[in-house]
Amino acid sequence: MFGQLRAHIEKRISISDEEFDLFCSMLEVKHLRKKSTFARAGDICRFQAYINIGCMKTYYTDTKMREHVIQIGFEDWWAADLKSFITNQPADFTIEALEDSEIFTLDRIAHEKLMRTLPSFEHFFRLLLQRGYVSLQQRFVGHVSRSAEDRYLTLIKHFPSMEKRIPQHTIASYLGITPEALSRIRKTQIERQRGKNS
Amino acid sequence: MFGQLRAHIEKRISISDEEFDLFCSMLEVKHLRKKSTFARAGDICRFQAYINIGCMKTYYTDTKMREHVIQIGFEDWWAADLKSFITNQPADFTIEALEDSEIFTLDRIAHEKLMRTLPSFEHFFRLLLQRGYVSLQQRFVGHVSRSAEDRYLTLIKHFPSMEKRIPQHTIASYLGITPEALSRIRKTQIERQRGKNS
DNA sequence: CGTCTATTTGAATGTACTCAAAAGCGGTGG
DNA sequence: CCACCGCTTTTGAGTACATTCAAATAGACG
Repeated sequence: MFGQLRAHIEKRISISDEEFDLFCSMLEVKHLRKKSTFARAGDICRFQAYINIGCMKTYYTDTKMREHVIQIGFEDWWAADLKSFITNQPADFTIEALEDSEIFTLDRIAHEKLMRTLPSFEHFFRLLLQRGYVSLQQRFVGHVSRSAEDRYLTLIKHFPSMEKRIPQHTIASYLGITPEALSRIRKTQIERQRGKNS
Repeated sequence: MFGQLRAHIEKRISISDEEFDLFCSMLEVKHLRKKSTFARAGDICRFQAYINIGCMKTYYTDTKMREHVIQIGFEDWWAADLKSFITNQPADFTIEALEDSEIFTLDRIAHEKLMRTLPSFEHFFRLLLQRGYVSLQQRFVGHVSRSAEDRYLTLIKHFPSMEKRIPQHTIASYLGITPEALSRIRKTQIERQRGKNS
């Protein structure tokens, strides 16, 4: 059950069976149906979730009721509205399952206790945050310095599973463009493919 | 000398004089002239810098040699190319002083030693990263969900010192637009002001 | 099979961009 | 102290990319 999670953690820190068991005892296993939400904008996000099976999108709904996908997470990723989780304020984001999913959740109290009692887990979460920060920064840089087409190509190259598992309009939103725009980008891509092969 | 830094740290954790002194002994004090760089794209970013006096911009230069300002940091902020700092790979960003500045730098070895020897500093840096991640995420959300004008107004409301201390074309780059576009936004703003007051 | 949603296509629009030039500003040296 | 130079900001004109709105087509699911 927790094998994937254990490997995930041991990629970064060394832990004993006892430590891992203690950590697992703090988790709750939850099953989410496709389209059901794990956290909702406006509510307080009480949990951090490790995605064991499935995938989830984190999105922001703006004042004009447009959805902006901030993150798409697959197996072995974490998902949460971090600001809400750490400050106990209403969340900005909604986190929704894109497939039937299994997640392990850790609530704020347990998270804080973990930080206090197991230093190696504080280390682990710091490393996790570092990686998250760096990826987010690179995503941001991509947005301001590269074209939508470029970002699309990089995305599907880096995460081929995106195209198979994620609806196109969700990918469009993740790229920061409209579904129509993505459809047109793909069309010109396919035309270019044809051009090369003929 | 380290008063501001101590207050900065004690906002998040409690430390003894001895711990703080040990931390300070790991720092190097550096003075940077306006326009000189603290880290350069292509080089390895060996230091994390606490800005004690002055301000610095972190920017990315894309393939078309356009500059994209990723961050602007004032007193009491940190600056680094985190990816380069933690992985020892060439940096993507250049960090340049926008004013004569005084910074305290911490190199990777010292940082790692600090994490190993003083758990409260690992805690501190985790909290710092959390805050950084949340701000970056909010900045990102702003970019994909709000107009350039909106972002500009929020920025100067939130950081009034920007307008006084930072050249307009740098602010434009930070906002993700061209200097011309920002100039036009400001023009319509001023016209709106006039409209209200007459 | 029919309904609902996702994707594609078309046409008109808009926002910010590029390129070019003028105006403004600040610092330096005569 | 003023004239000049370089850099920043403003303004103008034309353009490009993605948007919006609308409609048609395709696909998925019960």
